[in-house]
Amino acid sequence: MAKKTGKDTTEEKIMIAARKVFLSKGYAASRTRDIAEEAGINLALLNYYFKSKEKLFDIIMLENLKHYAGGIMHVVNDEATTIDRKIELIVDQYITNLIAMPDLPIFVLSELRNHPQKFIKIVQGDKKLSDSVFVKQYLQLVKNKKAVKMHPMHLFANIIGLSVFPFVTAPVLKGIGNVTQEQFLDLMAERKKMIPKWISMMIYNK
Amino acid sequence: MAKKTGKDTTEEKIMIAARKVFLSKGYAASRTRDIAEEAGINLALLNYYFKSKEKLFDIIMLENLKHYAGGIMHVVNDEATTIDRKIELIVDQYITNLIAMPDLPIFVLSELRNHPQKFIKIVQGDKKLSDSVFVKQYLQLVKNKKAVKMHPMHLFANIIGLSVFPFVTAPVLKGIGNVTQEQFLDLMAERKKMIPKWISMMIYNK
DNA sequence: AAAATATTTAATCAAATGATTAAAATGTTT
DNA sequence: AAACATTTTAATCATTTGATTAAATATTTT
Repeated sequence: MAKKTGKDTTEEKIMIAARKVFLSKGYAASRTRDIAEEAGINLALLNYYFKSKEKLFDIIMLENLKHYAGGIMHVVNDEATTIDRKIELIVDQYITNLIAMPDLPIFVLSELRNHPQKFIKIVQGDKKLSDSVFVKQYLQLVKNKKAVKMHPMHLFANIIGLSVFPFVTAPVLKGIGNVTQEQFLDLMAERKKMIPKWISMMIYNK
Repeated sequence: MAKKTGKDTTEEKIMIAARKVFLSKGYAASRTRDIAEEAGINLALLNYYFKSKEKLFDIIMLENLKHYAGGIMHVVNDEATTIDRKIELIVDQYITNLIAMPDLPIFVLSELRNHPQKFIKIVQGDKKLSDSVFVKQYLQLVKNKKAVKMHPMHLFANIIGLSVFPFVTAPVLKGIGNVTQEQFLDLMAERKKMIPKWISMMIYNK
């Protein structure tokens, strides 16, 4: 008889259910019973495997934070790629990920509000963006009069914001903009090419 | 003896407390007891005046939605102002409001996820953006070869996103960007002038 | 001032919720 | 298969939480 591994495990069934429930409702509105039911397991097993709702949540949150922030850090700090290419890669990766997980940003951002202390360590674990290769490259361009001078935070806010914001506000955009889900996804795919051009205009002023 | 009016009223004390508590924690994480304590009143008074937590929440949410979306609709549909001026006005109004109420967007957006049905009527009450004066003016520019052609949703997403997103993600930006609260506010004020220029570049391709 | 009405309080309810326990079932090792 | 360990279940706890009630207090009306 085959040994249970991977997704057959009770533990993994709980994780999958927890991802779904926490992601869609947030910590406070999620009930351990919701997760147990979604996983098709007895409620007590949740505590048996994960001790508490909070511990389970922390695991899921850490996973998601890595997923949300981790993917781009190596791009940001790669010495070999130009700043223009970095922007293309970051935007592409964000939008591709978000099409697959559209409710990730609201989840992360709203939990970040509710438990800021929980994220400080994790966020601070990453190298500060202010001394990343990306910023170094940008400041070099400014020095050489190739780029418009602005605080690098504007750059990050714009790159991430233009990529992420439409997903955060998707229901509104669809509602007031007369856009179907399918059209929405097409528009998001379009943005993969448009955003780098827009950012280029901002940086190079042309 | 002076009659109680305005902010002296128990009802208004509860409203003020509810705004604060709901805004900072969201519906699910807010306890009616938190609100009562914050207001300095007996818990039963909350139900005496507002019947239920949900009814109180609906009032606060409606208030905030109007505050968040209502302010710009008359600008968007004003025939007399140019599209460039509209953009300046919208960005200025958003950022000014958000500096005063920085946690409004996360609140609205995360509750929008949790109770989408509650917003549909309110949002649909507004005229669709797709047949606003703003869009009409933009399409006219495109027709006259003055503006780059794109789906108007990109325009809205960009204007609102560039204005709002930094506030939604402020803790992250401050954390990873080495920016103090004071610097953050200065940068946001800067954006009032920068965003309209960036949007102009996108529209006019220069 | 007395009566009527409105507001406030303390106590309590019922349901929901996170967690635990003891026993049963299942799986593994010897 | 017996002994041991792991996993699962049903029942139950203890708190928390939204809400209600009846009595007390304050305010307004007559």
